[in-house]
Amino acid sequence: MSVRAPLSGIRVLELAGYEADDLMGTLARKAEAAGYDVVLVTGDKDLLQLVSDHIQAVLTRKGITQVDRYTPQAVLERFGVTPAQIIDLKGFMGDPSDNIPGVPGIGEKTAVKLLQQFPSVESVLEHLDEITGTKLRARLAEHREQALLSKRLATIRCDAPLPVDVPDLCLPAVPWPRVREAFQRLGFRSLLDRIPRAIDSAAAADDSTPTADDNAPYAVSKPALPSQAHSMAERGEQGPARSEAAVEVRADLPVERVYTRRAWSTLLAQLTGPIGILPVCDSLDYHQAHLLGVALGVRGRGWFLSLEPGRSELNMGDIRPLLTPEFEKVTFDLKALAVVLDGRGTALVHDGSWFDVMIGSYLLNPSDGEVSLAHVVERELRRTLPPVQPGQEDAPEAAARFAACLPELQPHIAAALQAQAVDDLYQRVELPLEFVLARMEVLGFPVDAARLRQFGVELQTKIEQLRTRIFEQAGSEFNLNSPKQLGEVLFDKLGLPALKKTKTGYSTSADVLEKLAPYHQVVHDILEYRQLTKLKTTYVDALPALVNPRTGRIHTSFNQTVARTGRLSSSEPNLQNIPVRTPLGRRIRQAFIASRPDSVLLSADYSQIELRILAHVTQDPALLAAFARGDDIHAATAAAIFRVSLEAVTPEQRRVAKTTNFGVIYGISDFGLAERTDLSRQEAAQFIRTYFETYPGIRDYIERTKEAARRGRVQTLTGRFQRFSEREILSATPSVRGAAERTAINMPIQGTAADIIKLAMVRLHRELTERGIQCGLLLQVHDELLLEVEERRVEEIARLVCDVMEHAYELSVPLKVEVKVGKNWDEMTALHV
DNA sequence: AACGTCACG
DNA sequence: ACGTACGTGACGTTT
Repeated sequence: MSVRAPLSGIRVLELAGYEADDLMGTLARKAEAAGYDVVLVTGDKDLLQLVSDHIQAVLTRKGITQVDRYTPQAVLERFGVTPAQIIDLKGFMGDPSDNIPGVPGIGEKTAVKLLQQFPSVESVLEHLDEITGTKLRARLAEHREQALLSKRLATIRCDAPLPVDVPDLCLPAVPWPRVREAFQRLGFRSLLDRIPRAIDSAAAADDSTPTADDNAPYAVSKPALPSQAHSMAERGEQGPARSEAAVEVRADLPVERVYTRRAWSTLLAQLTGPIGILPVCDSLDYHQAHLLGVALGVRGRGWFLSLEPGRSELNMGDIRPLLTPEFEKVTFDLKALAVVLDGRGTALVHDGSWFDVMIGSYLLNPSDGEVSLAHVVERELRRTLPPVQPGQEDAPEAAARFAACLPELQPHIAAALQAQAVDDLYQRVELPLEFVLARMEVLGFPVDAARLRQFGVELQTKIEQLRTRIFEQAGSEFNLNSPKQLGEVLFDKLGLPALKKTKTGYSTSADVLEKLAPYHQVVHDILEYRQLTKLKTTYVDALPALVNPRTGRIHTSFNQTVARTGRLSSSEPNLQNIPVRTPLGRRIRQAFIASRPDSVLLSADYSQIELRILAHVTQDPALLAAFARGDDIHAATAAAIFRVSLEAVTPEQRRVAKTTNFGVIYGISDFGLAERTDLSRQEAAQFIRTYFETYPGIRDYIERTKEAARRGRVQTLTGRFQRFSEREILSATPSVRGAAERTAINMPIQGTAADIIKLAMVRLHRELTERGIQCGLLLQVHDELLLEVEERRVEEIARLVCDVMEHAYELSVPLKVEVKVGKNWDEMTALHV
């Protein structure tokens, strides 16, 4: 046991054999018994098991600016179990980050279901015969001990022999003069500034009252009123700060439906200030949806402008005055609004009158993934509204209630964007990009569906031949698509060596099968079968069905708020993973075509953009020099490491250097490099050592970036950032910590590449528009842009695209772009501009 | 719902 | 001693 009291006066408690959780639990229970109301401030969800009428947990969501406060009700709402059942939940579902195994095959949903039926792990195990689902029952029976062990592991001990009592923990007055002196001595200038002046001088001396409030890292406070927060949560009211977890379900906003021109013009004349605006459609799929009307909202009031012919006098022309720069508008998912308005013949333009809460929220919390407006409203305004359900009679009113929240949200988000120094990124890149992406999605990619169908027939024949051959060699028929059944055949029946296991059985992934291929012909056939069925099901069968009958083209959705690094993603269908690496796969690309006899596809891709960014951020002399000379970077790396001239580098040496160069961007390990080359693990380790001696700047960058992550965040050149929780980056579990470190190392590089191509897209769209050229952008595939352009202007446009992309952002090394043109996405020839 | 697998950068 | 390269989306099977 040690108790240290540094200058801050905050006690640090340690006790051998006990985890921090146990000490917090012990103190919380002690304090509760002594009549205190306790607030536990933590990043660790495990602590939720301690929540009671007199113990709340404040969990950090991201960083420390956003927290969730949990009362027993809030735990129940969020997790579907009581605080006491949190340990039972872990008993079933486990916790990989804490090395708690749980029961395989049981995730959150199943665990909650079980615990709603029975109160605890023990109780579930006693009533196994009442569990529906044969497999589930068998799993529980098989892993009963593991479930009980997992529950024990998750249980916080509240009986630590701590030789302190709660009053001992009160904060003494901070000795500010001593703090000031220490900061001065140590040169902590920015910290000096943060000593509040009032406290710094007079107030410090007189205030000797122990203070403890919710801002202290660990705080207890005597209740002014018994269970204030709790009673407020029960009443379901939105109270002051103490009851943040309490929510308010509000459906009482006045919403008026507008059907007549007269009513609309009266309203329009009155509208001032930022106006919340949301589209109301008949479907969730906005490429197919019809716009029924527009929901508008200001603080405390909402409207629905109906555009339904027959019911309403209003048409798109009536809406247009609202879309002019005269009105400041706040929406959530501007691209979706632009797409559905485009469907009614109205193009939105980037004129400075738009604010998108969705994109703002994403820049502030990129790791949250896609969030709904309901989610943001709940988090920022502590308000719960009835959901908008397309097709429901009251969808317009529901949407208007959400629209009315938007003007309230805007200042929150805008201020946070400034505070986090991403307002420029928001204004100059992300917001204008929405208009570009909307155009691209609406335009769609021309696809030759007949060609795909023809290829499908060909594939089907080959697949059937392979099936027959595989079953002959295996001596039995089974479901080839089942990794489980395939594993049994390969490893139990044919006796091949099982090189790797997954958590449910033998691994049959391609890297394993490739190692087994020399043992048995059937393995070759299985690999080929896998390749063919993948191509057929994912592309050849799926894509023709997604051709829009109205346009004859495929309309993907670009997602701007999914990837935590800042990349885009593409879905329904994903057009960013169309095959390219194998000849057979490339036949799918052949079906992506220029739509007219007088047009061609133009592709422009950045050459080695991530390694160029690596050179820039590391400022490594050797790497910078190689790019400055225009060397083949992988050959140059090989030459430096193997100490031979550039010309003497063998293809094998270049291959190893290339793998290492990519590995570095991902946070390389000797194991990983050995796995992907012919090197042994020892050789790989030696190779990596030599690599870092050759490029010492890279080693420094890695250390610097890991340190930044430990301080809470890493960022790209434009200031786009990703946060890291202490829980991951300081985890005592090497694998968890390692994974977080690798993510951190990669993010600034992948993220800067994303920044650069996004910037290029915005500029390109502007340049094309200014020159009166229809923006023919079809796709972005991370380091590549694809356009359909008029053949007679191809050289002009190629020069423009190249110029804009190469100068989108200035680095210490030149950016290089390669341009190709062709009639389809496979057969393209280089164009030198 | 969870998992394994595989397509892309 | 432990696990093993970053970021995505989609499919089929098993539960």
